[in-house]
Amino acid sequence: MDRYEPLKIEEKWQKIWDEEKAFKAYEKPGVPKMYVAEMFPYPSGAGLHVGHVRNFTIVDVLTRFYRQQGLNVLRPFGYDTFGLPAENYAIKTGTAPQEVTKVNIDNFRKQAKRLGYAVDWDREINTSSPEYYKWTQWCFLQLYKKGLAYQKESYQWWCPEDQTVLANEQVENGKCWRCGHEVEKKKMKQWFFKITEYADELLADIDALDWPEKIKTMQKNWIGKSTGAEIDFEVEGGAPHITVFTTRPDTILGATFLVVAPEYAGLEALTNDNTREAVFAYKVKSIKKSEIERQENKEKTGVFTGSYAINPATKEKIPVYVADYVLAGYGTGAIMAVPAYDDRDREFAEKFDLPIVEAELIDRDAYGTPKTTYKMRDWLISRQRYWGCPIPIAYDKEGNPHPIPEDQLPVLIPEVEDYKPDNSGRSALAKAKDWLKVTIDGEEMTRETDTLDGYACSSWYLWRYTSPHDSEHAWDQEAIKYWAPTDIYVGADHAVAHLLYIRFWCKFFADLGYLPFREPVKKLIYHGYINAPDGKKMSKSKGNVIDPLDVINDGYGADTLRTYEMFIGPVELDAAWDPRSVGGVYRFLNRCYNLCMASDSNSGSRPAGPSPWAAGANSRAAALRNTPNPESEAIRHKTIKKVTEDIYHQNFNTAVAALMEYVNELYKVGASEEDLVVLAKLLMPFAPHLASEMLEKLGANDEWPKWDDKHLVSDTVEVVVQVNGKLRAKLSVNASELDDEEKIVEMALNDEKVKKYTENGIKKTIFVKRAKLVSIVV
RNA sequence: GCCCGGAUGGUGAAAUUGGUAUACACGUAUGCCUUAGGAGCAUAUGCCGCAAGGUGUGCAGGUUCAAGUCCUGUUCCGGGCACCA
Repeated sequence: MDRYEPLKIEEKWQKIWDEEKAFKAYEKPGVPKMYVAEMFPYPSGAGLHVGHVRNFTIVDVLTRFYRQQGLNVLRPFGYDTFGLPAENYAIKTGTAPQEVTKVNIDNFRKQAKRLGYAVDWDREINTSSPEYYKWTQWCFLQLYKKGLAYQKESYQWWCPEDQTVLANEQVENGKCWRCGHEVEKKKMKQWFFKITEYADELLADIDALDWPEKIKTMQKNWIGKSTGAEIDFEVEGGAPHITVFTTRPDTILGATFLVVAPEYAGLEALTNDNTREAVFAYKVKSIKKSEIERQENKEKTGVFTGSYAINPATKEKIPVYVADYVLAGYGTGAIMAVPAYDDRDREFAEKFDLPIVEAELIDRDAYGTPKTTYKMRDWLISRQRYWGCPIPIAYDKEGNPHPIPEDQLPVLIPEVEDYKPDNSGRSALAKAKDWLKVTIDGEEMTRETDTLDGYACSSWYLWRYTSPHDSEHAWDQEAIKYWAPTDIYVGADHAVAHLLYIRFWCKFFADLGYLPFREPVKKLIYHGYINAPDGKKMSKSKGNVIDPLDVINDGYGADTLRTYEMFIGPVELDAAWDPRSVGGVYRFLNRCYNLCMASDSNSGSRPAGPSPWAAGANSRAAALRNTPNPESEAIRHKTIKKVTEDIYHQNFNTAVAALMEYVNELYKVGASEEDLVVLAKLLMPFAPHLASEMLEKLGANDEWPKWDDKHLVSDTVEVVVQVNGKLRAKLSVNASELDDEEKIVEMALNDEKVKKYTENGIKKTIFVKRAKLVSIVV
């Protein structure tokens, strides 16, 4: 008889699945569909890590589970390939990012196939391929046409060392993530998507989503809706009035001064000859102030502008200050300070010796107009990077932007010698002199050299998967109607950014009539990270990285790796890798294999000698083939129910535990062929290669088994007896007697162990049929 | 500071509406077998105790016949946001 040799079995089945295109998805009108996807990976040079495996395996368990249930399942795979690592590598080595990307994708695909994923490999997408980014550019143009892609001059993080703009997430503790140089703010003209246009709907629709509460809360906080009012304050001396935003217009009688942000547009008009120099110096200093200083030192600073405003409620003259605790990007960039009601204003007032008035509250609408504001800002999408999707815009001689006509898409990324940004503040695209020139409507123009934030590329890929090779449309209307929205989306990152952007684009394209739904993802599974055995984050520098391919090649195989990662703990929690538990899962699969193969009556040469099991279970299992096994029937049905319900609820760890329990039981009572078929079917989502091998041996299909409730109840049941809440006895009772409360209570009271505690009389007895429990109070 | 989570054996963790706390796995111990393997199989394993029994889900209270689960307070840990007026 053969030993369990996972590497051999897995190679065999992977070849079969590949050749048969076993998981190719077609639209089947009338057949219920299921669309599951992971957040597609960035294919790094390091290959798959154990976190990818957890991510992909969750999707695979769901894919196979729903397939086995007869649903038409779409499970695609793709690569998010634009971004800095490939560009950095290009800058360092001179290798084109296109080449690096291709090598990394090939490696990722090869590795993913070694895990046996049930992917429709004909639907692969790659965001940096021209066939794909042509349509990213098309999406940009739709937003542009509707006025939702626009240019604005604003202050951005700038790294003076690398001469480039940085995104917020690329600034770590006030320093450039690449060179570690302190970043500063620089005013630049940049492209934005007007996500704020959808702020209200993005907020309102959160509640109905079947997403983890944690993510929903984070999105709500990110959008940060506040309702209040805008109030105009006239300024003495002819400067334009100042409009403030406040959530507490009822406190206006206590407003004893105004504060504007250093970047406030009308700041200069508020100054006079005496204050201008100090105000300007303060402004420059504030804008330069590093993020570190802002975080560490919240000491209030500010300067008097020289102007006074009139409080419209009190008619009093109040001073106008400039201070960096007021943020330019929120509200109007100006506030009315009410030190009696606001801690920050009080702190400022105390420092600058300004009056603090405990005034009474008034009607909220008395002096202002109701106004809603959001913390969420528009989405800055310009990147001065080479390795990104070119923004399909060109400028005329006056510098006015013009969209590239759709029939001229894609705007291809030009080939250059050096990918590094230069001192011009423009991306390396600017070095492609010929590429820069473009003629639109007979007019010579110059192309935009900024590229799009990578998040734009991933904002619509879930729809591209439904018709990945459509050369006429971003997505096909029939395909999108059948497959989308995504039923289950699985990831471990991007709680606000990506998961908010796809919602924004979904609503936008729904408004244009391109999507028949307004939320892209019905259910979100947000799983935890896998840490190193020492509980710390895995990292190359710490040398504690577990390579999933090593685990496979060590002989454990993909099935063990997959099953272990599902067994490691609750899906939403972080977990620490435990090499010894991997061995435990391997033992479990090995027991499954042996149980199945040992039951074959042709195999008389099982390796074990006269051990209690080998002699007993081997022959017993063989003898029980094709005969109902009343001993295993109850546990079989119980296991089907447990595994089915656990997978529905994403309790993968307890589903695996239930299978282990089942196998342990079969080792005790022997396994019928039916038991083994059910075991193989239930094992399929977790360990598909082994399960396929078992089913082949057993001559069965992989249709998901059903349980029958009538097999879940046994003839005799155990009733527990508590005295004063403490467990004192267990009664074995005929199941039919459970309805006879009187008899069961009598049995409980007559139990020898119980009698010891009831000598002094009984206050009352409680029988709970559902819990099979008698509670006696003495 | 604010908003979310979480705390159960030596370890990772289970536990429908409140109803036998610790399933499953690791580790450990003992034994069996041996084609000698870091394999397989069996039994035991919360803590104290020889036992009867007692005790036990971060801590302190409360509700209840009954609390890991509900309520009040508190400590610690993790995550998110952070001068958003």
